[in-house]
Amino acid sequence: MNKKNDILEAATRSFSMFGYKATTIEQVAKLAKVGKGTVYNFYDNKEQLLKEAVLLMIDDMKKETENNFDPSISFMENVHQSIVRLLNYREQHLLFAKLLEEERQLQTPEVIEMISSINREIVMYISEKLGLAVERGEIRPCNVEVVAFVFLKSYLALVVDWQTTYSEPLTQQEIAEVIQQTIISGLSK
Amino acid sequence: MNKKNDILEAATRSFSMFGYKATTIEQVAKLAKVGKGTVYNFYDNKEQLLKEAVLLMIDDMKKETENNFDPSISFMENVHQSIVRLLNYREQHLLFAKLLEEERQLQTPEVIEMISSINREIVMYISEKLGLAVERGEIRPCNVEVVAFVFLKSYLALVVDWQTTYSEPLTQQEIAEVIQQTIISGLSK
DNA sequence: CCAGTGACCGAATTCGATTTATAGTCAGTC
DNA sequence: GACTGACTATAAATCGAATTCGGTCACTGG
Repeated sequence: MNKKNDILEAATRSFSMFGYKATTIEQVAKLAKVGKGTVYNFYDNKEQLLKEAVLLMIDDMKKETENNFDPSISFMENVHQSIVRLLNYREQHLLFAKLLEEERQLQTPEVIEMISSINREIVMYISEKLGLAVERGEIRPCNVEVVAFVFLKSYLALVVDWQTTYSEPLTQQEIAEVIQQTIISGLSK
Repeated sequence: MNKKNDILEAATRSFSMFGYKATTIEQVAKLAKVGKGTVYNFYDNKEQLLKEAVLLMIDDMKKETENNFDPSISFMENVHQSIVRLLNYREQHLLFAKLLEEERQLQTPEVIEMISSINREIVMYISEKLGLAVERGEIRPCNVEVVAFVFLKSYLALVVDWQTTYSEPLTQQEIAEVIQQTIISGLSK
Protein backbone atom coordinates (compact mmCIF):
# COMPACT_ATOMS: atom_id res chain seq x y z
CA MET A 1 0.00 0.00 0.00
CA ASN A 2 3.04 2.25 -0.38
CA LYS A 3 2.28 3.27 -3.95
CA LYS A 4 -1.12 4.66 -3.08
CA ASN A 5 0.54 6.97 -0.62
CA ASP A 6 3.34 7.91 -3.02
CA ILE A 7 0.75 8.90 -5.58
CA LEU A 8 -1.22 11.03 -3.15
CA GLU A 9 1.94 12.75 -1.96
CA ALA A 10 3.08 13.43 -5.50
CA ALA A 11 -0.36 14.80 -6.38
CA THR A 12 -0.44 17.01 -3.30
CA ARG A 13 2.99 18.44 -4.09
CA SER A 14 1.98 19.08 -7.69
CA PHE A 15 -1.35 20.68 -6.76
CA SER A 16 0.47 22.91 -4.27
CA MET A 17 3.07 24.01 -6.77
CA PHE A 18 1.17 24.25 -10.05
CA GLY A 19 -2.50 24.15 -9.08
CA TYR A 20 -5.20 21.69 -10.12
CA LYS A 21 -5.53 22.49 -13.77
CA ALA A 22 -1.82 22.61 -14.47
CA THR A 23 -1.00 19.28 -12.89
CA THR A 24 -1.32 16.41 -15.31
CA ILE A 25 -1.86 12.85 -14.24
CA GLU A 26 1.20 11.89 -16.25
CA GLN A 27 3.27 14.34 -14.18
CA VAL A 28 1.90 12.91 -10.96
CA ALA A 29 2.67 9.38 -12.15
CA LYS A 30 6.22 10.36 -13.04
CA LEU A 31 6.74 12.06 -9.66
CA ALA A 32 5.38 8.99 -7.88
CA LYS A 33 7.51 6.74 -10.10
CA VAL A 34 4.60 4.70 -11.37
CA GLY A 35 2.91 4.35 -14.73
CA LYS A 36 -0.04 6.52 -15.57
CA GLY A 37 -2.50 3.63 -15.42
CA THR A 38 -1.45 2.79 -11.86
CA VAL A 39 -2.81 6.11 -10.64
CA TYR A 40 -6.23 4.94 -11.79
CA ASN A 41 -5.88 1.66 -9.91
CA PHE A 42 -5.99 3.65 -6.68
CA TYR A 43 -8.01 6.75 -7.50
CA ASP A 44 -11.09 7.04 -9.69
CA ASN A 45 -10.10 10.29 -11.35
CA LYS A 46 -8.23 13.55 -11.01
CA GLU A 47 -10.93 15.23 -8.96
CA GLN A 48 -10.94 12.35 -6.50
CA LEU A 49 -7.20 12.84 -6.08
CA LEU A 50 -7.75 16.49 -5.22
CA LYS A 51 -10.47 15.56 -2.74
CA GLU A 52 -8.19 13.10 -0.95
CA ALA A 53 -5.36 15.63 -0.84
CA VAL A 54 -7.63 18.28 0.64
CA LEU A 55 -9.19 15.82 3.07
CA LEU A 56 -5.74 14.95 4.38
CA MET A 57 -4.89 18.63 4.74
CA ILE A 58 -8.03 19.36 6.75
CA ASP A 59 -7.66 16.24 8.88
CA ASP A 60 -4.08 17.16 9.74
CA MET A 61 -5.14 20.58 10.91
CA LYS A 62 -8.16 19.29 12.82
CA LYS A 63 -6.04 16.70 14.60
CA GLU A 64 -3.53 19.35 15.54
CA THR A 65 -6.17 21.41 17.28
CA GLU A 66 -7.94 18.42 18.86
CA ASN A 67 -4.82 16.76 20.24
CA ASN A 68 -3.48 19.90 21.80
CA PHE A 69 -6.63 21.10 23.45
CA ASP A 70 -5.77 21.87 27.06
CA PRO A 71 -8.78 21.92 29.40
CA SER A 72 -6.77 23.57 32.14
CA ILE A 73 -6.54 26.88 30.27
CA SER A 74 -9.31 29.16 29.00
CA PHE A 75 -11.09 28.65 25.68
CA MET A 76 -9.69 31.94 24.47
CA GLU A 77 -6.15 30.88 25.31
CA ASN A 78 -6.70 27.51 23.62
CA VAL A 79 -7.85 29.20 20.45
CA HIS A 80 -4.84 31.45 20.50
CA GLN A 81 -2.49 28.49 20.95
CA SER A 82 -4.20 26.62 18.12
CA ILE A 83 -3.78 29.53 15.78
CA VAL A 84 -0.11 29.86 16.62
CA ARG A 85 0.32 26.16 15.93
CA LEU A 86 -1.69 26.16 12.72
CA LEU A 87 0.33 29.04 11.35
CA ASN A 88 3.21 26.59 11.04
CA TYR A 89 1.29 24.37 8.64
CA ARG A 90 3.12 25.82 5.66
CA GLU A 91 2.44 23.00 3.26
CA GLN A 92 -1.26 22.96 3.96
CA HIS A 93 -1.43 26.72 3.61
CA LEU A 94 0.49 26.47 0.37
CA LEU A 95 -2.05 24.04 -1.08
CA PHE A 96 -4.98 26.10 0.12
CA ALA A 97 -3.43 29.34 -1.13
CA LYS A 98 -2.73 27.80 -4.54
CA LEU A 99 -6.32 26.58 -4.79
CA LEU A 100 -7.63 30.00 -3.77
CA GLU A 101 -5.45 31.60 -6.43
CA GLU A 102 -6.75 29.18 -9.03
CA GLU A 103 -10.32 29.74 -7.94
CA ARG A 104 -9.86 33.48 -8.46
CA GLN A 105 -7.81 33.46 -11.61
CA LEU A 106 -8.85 30.45 -13.66
CA GLN A 107 -12.19 29.66 -12.09
CA THR A 108 -11.71 25.94 -12.58
CA PRO A 109 -15.13 24.51 -11.69
CA GLU A 110 -13.74 21.61 -9.64
CA VAL A 111 -11.59 24.03 -7.65
CA ILE A 112 -14.47 26.45 -7.05
CA GLU A 113 -16.58 23.59 -5.74
CA MET A 114 -13.70 22.30 -3.62
CA ILE A 115 -12.98 25.69 -2.05
CA SER A 116 -16.58 26.27 -1.07
CA SER A 117 -16.75 22.75 0.30
CA ILE A 118 -13.62 23.41 2.39
CA ASN A 119 -15.07 26.69 3.59
CA ARG A 120 -18.35 25.09 4.61
CA GLU A 121 -16.43 22.36 6.40
CA ILE A 122 -14.20 24.77 8.33
CA VAL A 123 -17.02 27.16 9.22
CA MET A 124 -19.02 24.20 10.51
CA TYR A 125 -16.08 23.01 12.56
CA ILE A 126 -15.45 26.42 14.13
CA SER A 127 -19.20 26.90 14.67
CA GLU A 128 -19.36 23.70 16.70
CA LYS A 129 -16.44 24.73 18.87
CA LEU A 130 -17.96 28.16 19.43
CA GLY A 131 -21.32 26.62 20.25
CA LEU A 132 -19.76 24.43 22.91
CA ALA A 133 -17.87 27.37 24.37
CA VAL A 134 -21.08 29.38 24.57
CA GLU A 135 -22.88 26.48 26.30
CA ARG A 136 -20.08 26.20 28.82
CA GLY A 137 -20.32 29.93 29.41
CA GLU A 138 -16.76 30.50 28.28
CA ILE A 139 -17.66 33.12 25.70
CA ARG A 140 -20.61 35.42 25.16
CA PRO A 141 -23.63 34.14 23.26
CA CYS A 142 -23.41 35.03 19.57
CA ASN A 143 -24.47 33.94 16.12
CA VAL A 144 -21.84 31.22 15.97
CA GLU A 145 -22.06 30.57 12.25
CA VAL A 146 -21.57 34.20 11.29
CA VAL A 147 -18.76 34.64 13.79
CA ALA A 148 -17.08 31.48 12.47
CA PHE A 149 -17.39 32.90 8.97
CA VAL A 150 -15.76 36.18 9.97
CA PHE A 151 -13.10 34.28 11.85
CA LEU A 152 -12.13 32.21 8.82
CA LYS A 153 -12.26 35.17 6.46
CA SER A 154 -10.05 37.22 8.76
CA TYR A 155 -7.57 34.40 9.16
CA LEU A 156 -7.30 33.93 5.39
CA ALA A 157 -7.15 37.68 4.80
CA LEU A 158 -4.14 37.91 7.10
CA VAL A 159 -2.37 34.76 5.92
CA VAL A 160 -3.12 34.96 2.20
CA ASP A 161 -4.48 38.35 1.09
CA TRP A 162 -2.23 40.70 3.05
CA GLN A 163 0.86 39.98 1.01
CA THR A 164 -0.92 40.53 -2.29
CA THR A 165 -1.63 44.13 -1.25
CA TYR A 166 1.46 44.82 0.85
CA SER A 167 4.23 42.58 -0.58
CA GLU A 168 5.71 41.94 2.89
CA PRO A 169 3.87 39.05 4.55
CA LEU A 170 2.86 39.46 8.17
CA THR A 171 4.81 37.53 10.78
CA GLN A 172 3.05 34.74 12.64
CA GLN A 173 3.43 36.89 15.74
CA GLU A 174 1.54 39.78 14.15
CA ILE A 175 -1.24 37.57 12.81
CA ALA A 176 -1.81 35.77 16.09
CA GLU A 177 -1.74 39.06 17.96
CA VAL A 178 -4.31 40.80 15.80
CA ILE A 179 -6.74 37.89 15.89
CA GLN A 180 -6.25 37.68 19.63
CA GLN A 181 -6.82 41.42 20.10
CA THR A 182 -9.92 41.60 17.96
CA ILE A 183 -12.12 38.59 17.46
CA ILE A 184 -11.08 36.35 20.33
CA SER A 185 -10.97 38.92 23.10
CA GLY A 186 -14.11 40.53 21.69
CA LEU A 187 -16.04 37.34 22.35
CA SER A 188 -14.56 36.49 25.72
CA LYS A 189 -16.46 37.41 28.83
CA MET B 1 -22.48 72.44 -15.55
CA ASN B 2 -25.53 70.20 -15.49
CA LYS B 3 -24.36 67.95 -18.30
CA LYS B 4 -21.15 67.02 -16.52
CA ASN B 5 -23.17 65.76 -13.61
CA ASP B 6 -25.67 63.95 -15.83
CA ILE B 7 -22.81 62.12 -17.47
CA LEU B 8 -21.23 61.09 -14.17
CA GLU B 9 -24.56 59.88 -12.85
CA ALA B 10 -25.25 57.89 -15.98
CA ALA B 11 -21.79 56.37 -15.83
CA THR B 12 -22.15 55.48 -12.16
CA ARG B 13 -25.48 53.79 -12.80
CA SER B 14 -24.07 51.87 -15.73
CA PHE B 15 -20.93 50.80 -13.85
CA SER B 16 -23.10 49.63 -10.96
CA MET B 17 -25.40 47.64 -13.18
CA PHE B 18 -23.11 46.23 -15.86
CA GLY B 19 -19.59 46.74 -14.56
CA TYR B 20 -16.72 48.69 -16.06
CA LYS B 21 -15.95 46.59 -19.11
CA ALA B 22 -19.55 46.14 -20.15
CA THR B 23 -20.48 49.81 -20.04
CA THR B 24 -19.79 51.55 -23.31
CA ILE B 25 -19.25 55.25 -23.61
CA GLU B 26 -22.00 55.33 -26.19
CA GLN B 27 -24.39 53.81 -23.64
CA VAL B 28 -23.39 56.37 -21.04
CA ALA B 29 -23.89 59.17 -23.58
CA LYS B 30 -27.32 57.86 -24.46
CA LEU B 31 -28.31 57.55 -20.79
CA ALA B 32 -27.11 61.09 -20.14
CA LYS B 33 -28.88 62.28 -23.28
CA VAL B 34 -25.77 63.77 -24.86
CA GLY B 35 -23.64 62.86 -27.84
CA LYS B 36 -20.67 60.58 -27.42
CA GLY B 37 -18.19 63.40 -28.07
CA THR B 38 -19.67 65.47 -25.26
CA VAL B 39 -18.58 62.89 -22.72
CA TYR B 40 -15.01 63.62 -23.77
CA ASN B 41 -15.53 67.36 -23.31
CA PHE B 42 -15.86 66.72 -19.58
CA TYR B 43 -13.84 63.56 -18.92
CA ASP B 44 -10.52 62.54 -20.44
CA ASN B 45 -11.39 58.90 -20.87
CA LYS B 46 -13.39 55.96 -19.55
CA GLU B 47 -11.00 55.22 -16.71
CA GLN B 48 -11.22 58.82 -15.52
CA LEU B 49 -14.98 58.46 -15.43
CA LEU B 50 -14.66 55.40 -13.20
CA LYS B 51 -12.24 57.24 -10.93
CA GLU B 52 -14.65 60.14 -10.48
CA ALA B 53 -17.55 57.79 -9.79
CA VAL B 54 -15.55 55.92 -7.17
CA LEU B 55 -14.24 59.14 -5.65
CA LEU B 56 -17.78 60.36 -5.21
CA MET B 57 -18.78 57.07 -3.61
CA ILE B 58 -15.92 57.21 -1.10
CA ASP B 59 -16.47 60.88 -0.35
CA ASP B 60 -20.15 60.27 0.34
CA MET B 61 -19.34 57.57 2.82
CA LYS B 62 -16.54 59.54 4.47
CA LYS B 63 -18.80 62.57 4.88
CA GLU B 64 -21.48 60.38 6.40
CA THR B 65 -19.12 59.17 9.11
CA GLU B 66 -17.49 62.57 9.67
CA ASN B 67 -20.70 64.56 9.93
CA ASN B 68 -22.31 62.19 12.36
CA PHE B 69 -19.41 61.75 14.72
CA ASP B 70 -20.73 62.35 18.23
CA PRO B 71 -18.03 63.25 20.77
CA SER B 72 -20.39 62.69 23.65
CA ILE B 73 -20.48 58.93 23.13
CA SER B 74 -17.63 56.41 23.14
CA PHE B 75 -15.44 55.68 20.13
CA MET B 76 -16.76 52.16 20.06
CA GLU B 77 -20.35 53.37 20.00
CA ASN B 78 -19.51 55.89 17.27
CA VAL B 79 -18.03 53.15 15.11
CA HIS B 80 -21.07 51.02 15.63
CA GLN B 81 -23.39 53.87 14.66
CA SER B 82 -21.30 54.61 11.57
CA ILE B 83 -21.49 51.02 10.44
CA VAL B 84 -25.24 50.95 10.90
CA ARG B 85 -25.51 54.13 8.84
CA LEU B 86 -23.11 52.97 6.13
CA LEU B 87 -25.02 49.74 5.69
CA ASN B 88 -27.79 51.83 4.14
CA TYR B 89 -25.55 53.04 1.34
CA ARG B 90 -27.01 50.56 -1.08
CA GLU B 91 -25.99 52.30 -4.25
CA GLN B 92 -22.40 52.67 -3.16
CA HIS B 93 -22.30 49.06 -2.08
CA LEU B 94 -23.78 48.05 -5.39
CA LEU B 95 -21.04 49.82 -7.31
CA PHE B 96 -18.33 48.41 -5.06
CA ALA B 97 -19.80 44.92 -5.20
CA LYS B 98 -20.01 45.05 -8.99
CA LEU B 99 -16.40 46.16 -9.23
CA LEU B 100 -15.33 43.40 -6.84
CA GLU B 101 -17.21 40.89 -8.96
CA GLU B 102 -15.53 42.17 -12.09
CA GLU B 103 -12.13 42.11 -10.44
CA ARG B 104 -12.64 38.45 -9.58
CA GLN B 105 -14.29 37.26 -12.76
CA LEU B 106 -12.88 39.32 -15.61
CA GLN B 107 -9.74 40.69 -14.04
CA THR B 108 -10.08 43.96 -15.92
CA PRO B 109 -6.75 45.70 -15.22
CA GLU B 110 -8.31 49.13 -14.58
CA VAL B 111 -10.74 47.58 -12.13
CA ILE B 112 -8.04 45.62 -10.32
CA GLU B 113 -6.03 48.81 -9.92
CA MET B 114 -9.11 50.73 -8.81
CA ILE B 115 -10.09 48.15 -6.20
CA SER B 116 -6.67 48.07 -4.64
CA SER B 117 -6.59 51.85 -4.67
CA ILE B 118 -9.96 51.95 -2.90
CA ASN B 119 -8.75 49.39 -0.39
CA ARG B 120 -5.58 51.34 0.35
CA GLU B 121 -7.64 54.49 0.76
CA ILE B 122 -10.14 52.93 3.14
CA VAL B 123 -7.51 51.10 5.19
CA MET B 124 -5.61 54.38 5.53
CA TYR B 125 -8.76 56.18 6.61
CA ILE B 126 -9.65 53.58 9.24
CA SER B 127 -6.01 53.44 10.38
CA GLU B 128 -6.03 57.16 11.07
CA LYS B 129 -9.23 56.95 13.09
CA LEU B 130 -7.87 54.00 15.06
CA GLY B 131 -4.58 55.81 15.65
CA LEU B 132 -6.40 58.81 17.09
CA ALA B 133 -8.53 56.58 19.29
CA VAL B 134 -5.42 54.85 20.63
CA GLU B 135 -3.80 58.22 21.36
CA ARG B 136 -6.87 59.36 23.23
CA GLY B 137 -6.79 56.12 25.20
CA GLU B 138 -10.20 55.09 23.90
CA ILE B 139 -9.05 51.72 22.63
CA ARG B 140 -6.10 49.46 23.37
CA PRO B 141 -2.85 50.02 21.50
CA CYS B 142 -2.63 47.82 18.42
CA ASN B 143 -1.13 47.57 14.97
CA VAL B 144 -3.67 49.97 13.51
CA GLU B 145 -2.96 49.19 9.87
CA VAL B 146 -3.43 45.45 10.28
CA VAL B 147 -6.53 45.92 12.39
CA ALA B 148 -7.96 48.31 9.80
CA PHE B 149 -7.26 45.70 7.13
CA VAL B 150 -9.07 42.99 9.10
CA PHE B 151 -11.90 45.39 9.78
CA LEU B 152 -12.45 46.16 6.11
CA LYS B 153 -12.10 42.52 5.04
CA SER B 154 -14.62 41.44 7.65
CA TYR B 155 -17.07 44.14 6.66
CA LEU B 156 -16.85 43.16 3.00
CA ALA B 157 -17.01 39.47 3.83
CA LEU B 158 -20.30 40.04 5.65
CA VAL B 159 -21.83 42.47 3.17
CA VAL B 160 -20.63 40.92 -0.09
CA ASP B 161 -19.22 37.38 0.33
CA TRP B 162 -21.76 35.89 2.73
CA GLN B 163 -24.56 35.74 0.21
CA THR B 164 -22.40 34.03 -2.39
CA THR B 165 -21.91 31.09 0.00
CA TYR B 166 -25.24 31.15 1.80
CA SER B 167 -27.74 32.64 -0.69
CA GLU B 168 -29.65 34.48 2.08
CA PRO B 169 -27.96 37.83 2.74
CA LEU B 170 -27.42 38.83 6.36
CA THR B 171 -29.62 41.54 7.80
CA GLN B 172 -28.04 44.87 8.68
CA GLN B 173 -28.83 44.02 12.28
CA GLU B 174 -26.82 40.79 12.14
CA ILE B 175 -23.86 42.40 10.41
CA ALA B 176 -23.64 45.31 12.82
CA GLU B 177 -24.03 42.96 15.78
CA VAL B 178 -21.26 40.60 14.76
CA ILE B 179 -18.78 43.39 14.04
CA GLN B 180 -19.72 44.95 17.34
CA GLN B 181 -19.30 41.69 19.24
CA THR B 182 -15.98 40.78 17.73
CA ILE B 183 -13.67 43.45 16.42
CA ILE B 184 -14.99 46.56 18.11
CA SER B 185 -15.50 45.22 21.58
CA GLY B 186 -12.26 43.26 21.28
CA LEU B 187 -10.36 46.52 20.93
CA SER B 188 -12.22 48.51 23.53
CA LYS B 189 -10.70 48.89 26.97
C1' DC C 1 -17.61 81.42 -32.11
C1' DC C 2 -17.91 77.23 -29.57
C1' DA C 3 -20.51 73.61 -26.96
C1' DG C 4 -22.06 69.78 -28.80
C1' DT C 5 -22.14 65.94 -32.09
C1' DG C 6 -21.82 61.39 -34.54
C1' DA C 7 -19.23 59.32 -38.51
C1' DC C 8 -14.87 57.52 -38.59
C1' DC C 9 -10.34 55.07 -37.33
C1' DG C 10 -7.33 51.78 -35.39
C1' DA C 11 -6.52 48.98 -31.41
C1' DA C 12 -8.42 45.50 -28.92
C1' DT C 13 -11.61 41.93 -28.33
C1' DT C 14 -14.63 38.24 -29.81
C1' DC C 15 -15.59 34.33 -32.73
C1' DG C 16 -14.92 30.03 -34.78
C1' DA C 17 -12.37 26.65 -37.20
C1' DT C 18 -8.28 23.90 -36.60
C1' DT C 19 -4.68 22.07 -33.97
C1' DT C 20 -2.84 20.42 -29.67
C1' DA C 21 -2.93 18.49 -25.00
C1' DT C 22 -4.54 15.41 -21.70
C1' DA C 23 -8.01 12.66 -18.79
C1' DG C 24 -9.21 8.27 -18.67
C1' DT C 25 -9.17 3.28 -20.94
C1' DC C 26 -7.55 -1.20 -22.01
C1' DA C 27 -4.92 -4.75 -24.31
C1' DG C 28 -0.79 -6.49 -23.31
C1' DT C 29 3.52 -7.55 -20.30
C1' DC C 30 6.33 -9.17 -16.61
C1' DG D 1 -2.91 -9.88 -11.38
C1' DA D 2 -0.46 -5.55 -10.47
C1' DC D 3 1.26 -2.59 -13.48
C1' DT D 4 2.07 -0.17 -17.77
C1' DG D 5 2.08 3.16 -21.75
C1' DA D 6 0.10 3.48 -26.48
C1' DC D 7 -4.52 4.89 -27.72
C1' DT D 8 -8.96 7.59 -28.06
C1' DA D 9 -12.34 10.94 -27.42
C1' DT D 10 -12.92 15.28 -25.67
C1' DA D 11 -11.61 19.56 -23.71
C1' DA D 12 -8.47 23.37 -24.19
C1' DA D 13 -5.09 26.23 -26.62
C1' DT D 14 -4.08 28.71 -31.06
C1' DC D 15 -4.65 31.91 -34.58
C1' DG D 16 -6.55 34.56 -38.25
C1' DA D 17 -11.01 36.90 -39.65
C1' DA D 18 -14.74 39.64 -38.20
C1' DT D 19 -16.60 42.76 -34.90
C1' DT D 20 -16.79 46.02 -31.24
C1' DC D 21 -15.72 50.10 -28.93
C1' DG D 22 -12.61 53.88 -26.98
C1' DG D 23 -11.18 58.01 -28.50
C1' DT D 24 -10.75 61.81 -32.32
C1' DC D 25 -12.10 65.51 -35.19
C1' DA D 26 -14.31 67.94 -38.87
C1' DC D 27 -18.61 69.80 -38.85
C1' DT D 28 -23.06 72.18 -37.22
C1' DG D 29 -26.65 74.92 -35.25
C1' DG D 30 -27.57 78.09 -31.77
